[in-house]
Amino acid sequence: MEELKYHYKYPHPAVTADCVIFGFDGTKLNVLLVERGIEPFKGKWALPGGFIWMDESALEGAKRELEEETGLKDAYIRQFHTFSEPKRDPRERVITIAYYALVRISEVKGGDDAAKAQWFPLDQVPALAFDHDKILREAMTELRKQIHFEPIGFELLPEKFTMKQLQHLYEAILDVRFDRRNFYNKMLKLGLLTELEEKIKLVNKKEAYLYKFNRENYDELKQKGFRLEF
Amino acid sequence: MEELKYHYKYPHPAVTADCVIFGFDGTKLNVLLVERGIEPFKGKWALPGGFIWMDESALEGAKRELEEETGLKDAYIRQFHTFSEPKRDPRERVITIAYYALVRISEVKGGDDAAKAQWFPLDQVPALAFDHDKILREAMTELRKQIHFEPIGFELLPEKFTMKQLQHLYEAILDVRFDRRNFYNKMLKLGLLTELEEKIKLVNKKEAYLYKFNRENYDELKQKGFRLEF
DNA sequence: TCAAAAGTGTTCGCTATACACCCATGG
DNA sequence: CCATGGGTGTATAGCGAACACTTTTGA
Repeated sequence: MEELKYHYKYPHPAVTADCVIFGFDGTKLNVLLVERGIEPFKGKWALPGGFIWMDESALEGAKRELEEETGLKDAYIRQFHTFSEPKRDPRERVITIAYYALVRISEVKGGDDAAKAQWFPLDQVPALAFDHDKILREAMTELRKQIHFEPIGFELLPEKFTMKQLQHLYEAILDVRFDRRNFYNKMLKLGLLTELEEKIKLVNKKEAYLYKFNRENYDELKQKGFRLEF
Repeated sequence: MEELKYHYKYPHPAVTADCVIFGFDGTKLNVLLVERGIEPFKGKWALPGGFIWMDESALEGAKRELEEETGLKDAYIRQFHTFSEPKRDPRERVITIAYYALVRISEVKGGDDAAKAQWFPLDQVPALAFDHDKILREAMTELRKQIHFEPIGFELLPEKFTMKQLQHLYEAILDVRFDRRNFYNKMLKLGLLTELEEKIKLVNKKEAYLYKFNRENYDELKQKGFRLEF
């Protein structure tokens, strides 16, 4: 018999912070899932997450989960919705505060966690435990909205990247195609990119300019309130 | 001594659903606040809200609170953020799932609640209990974002309204001024409005057309994905 | 007759979009 | 020399922004 040593006058739900971790493989948007080692849904894939501690905020809990799975401390992370249907966990009532994080796949180390984690392209995600399918769908919707207000894509690319990579990323997130020249022009005019001296030599191709994200310009622009139109 | 009859193996936070209820008085955006009758923060103004029941979702809880304060069952309501700092309530750990609701002030009846409720223009809101100032500010930020994706303003106006009223509402929410002719043209071109036969005679003024919101057109537009630019 | 607000249409500038040719590289 | 992809500029259309005069009404 387990010891039930926390007592309340009224019933309290358990609260978790779960993390939809997005990465970009150069072509497709991927999400990091973990295989559940225990019931319920043992053997099913699920979003990384766990109960929050009583002395940490949900954000801190989500960051803790993120670091456990990826080794990353400072990734972009953002709360997007809280899921509270009474029966969403068969054991007891669990409320989940959901975050999405954007990381560079190349920087992700295997987690401390015993649970095995794996990247899945968004169009090859298996059926997930609990209501995590729904959480993942909602995360994508929010990501697509957010991209109009913040240049979040840069969090998913290496520090230096080509314009083509950036275009592919935006196309993957928004599921559209852009004209190459128009995309180049729009991005350069925005002033969020710094063109580097270096070029990169691509396989069997002409060499391409490298860019990096110009955070100073971004902060300035954000003050004035800007929007990315697509 | 109170009876502590709910027992858990791990500590659980309490969870509330709080509601930022916005109304429009024709000139300014207002928010409905209730005066706290008990400690902590007794006598301070606060957002309506309360603990969620174990058999209802947070949304149901928020709607229940909304109805208690306003008598309204079907208002526009939307979750926008969950607040989880460990010390935000001095009594015990409380996590708050926050919603904002848009209502017509004229349809609001006095609440069932003993607590007295009062409308405050946004620029005359007193210091609030707990971290409710922060919650209110965040609600405004979200409302301003959301207005680009949904014609939420219509929820705040009477069923029939003049173009000038609509303009005043948008100006109040976004805190900008629009050119009257451009605003008229843009709104009419969008196709979200139905012009009515009736006109309304204004005090000491020329009579003005009345419009109502065309929900069929809106649903159609929404399918295709539209954005309101301002 | 005056003040206040409503109705209405045009012009201009900018931005989004569509689109084609040349160059460098490696095989 | 050919295939692949990178780099670059222009022309057009549509939209947003600026803007003025007339009409109605009641005081």
